[in-house]
Amino acid sequence: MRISDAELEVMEALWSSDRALTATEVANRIPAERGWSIATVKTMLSRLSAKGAITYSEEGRRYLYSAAVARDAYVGRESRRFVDQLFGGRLSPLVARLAEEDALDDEDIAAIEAILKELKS
Amino acid sequence: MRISDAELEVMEALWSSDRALTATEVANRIPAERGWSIATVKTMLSRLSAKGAITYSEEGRRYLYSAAVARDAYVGRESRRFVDQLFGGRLSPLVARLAEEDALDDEDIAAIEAILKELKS
DNA sequence: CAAGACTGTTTACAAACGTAATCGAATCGC
DNA sequence: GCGATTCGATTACGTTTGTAAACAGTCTTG
Repeated sequence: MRISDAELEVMEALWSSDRALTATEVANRIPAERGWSIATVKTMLSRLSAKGAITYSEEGRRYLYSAAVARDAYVGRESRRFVDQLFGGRLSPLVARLAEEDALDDEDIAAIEAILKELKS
Repeated sequence: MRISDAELEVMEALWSSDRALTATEVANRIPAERGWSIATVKTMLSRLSAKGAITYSEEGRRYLYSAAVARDAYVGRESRRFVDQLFGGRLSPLVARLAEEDALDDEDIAAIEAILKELKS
């Protein structure tokens, strides 16, 4: 089950909420830069629902939408797919590439080292 | 300039070659699991050419295709986009996520540590 | 009760994608 | 020389994506 870029924006809105949201609430949480009309948000909600990525409960005449897949699970799947596709399943080349692009600051480096240290114990 | 999944397969064929390739040669380098007909490969070559991702030189009545963007450059861009989109531009959460999925083996961990050590110096 | 205001659903439509067949020109084998 | 083969170019066609308008119920409010 694949989630497109535009659909992901809607998922983020749902993931960032601690409760289920109505379509209008979702629309209000979409970054304004997207410049979406409410209709577009509704389309995304329908498609995501058809894909099984979200569910809804009826509250009167409205629906309350919530994510059906956890962000962690989705992000994990996509990460795996990504490193498989471009780095042969190895994370180190990705780290090397981003390091070369100066995409890592000291804080990030320290965080990664901490994770690795934890892993080895 | 975005390269689709299917197109990427063709790019990999070109990147993995030290010289320019004909359409047939590209087709032969596509993993058999894809089960592509030669026609499909030709379509990909046309589209990639239109996108400016590859170039060709005419050799008699045939074309010799080669990548116009380096793999490193492309992969760097996509990596950046990926961590921006799903991890707020930070690499550490990605490492954490893959670590939790046991997607890192000792060798990979050592390689990453080496890269980070190098970075800090 | 009638006129809006809101919902979700259906329909729209162009661009991108995945996969491929067809076509017209060039070339190669005989 | 001429048919078969081989190229790139053109055309095809269903699905997905991005973006949205139209529509049909249901509430609300005057």
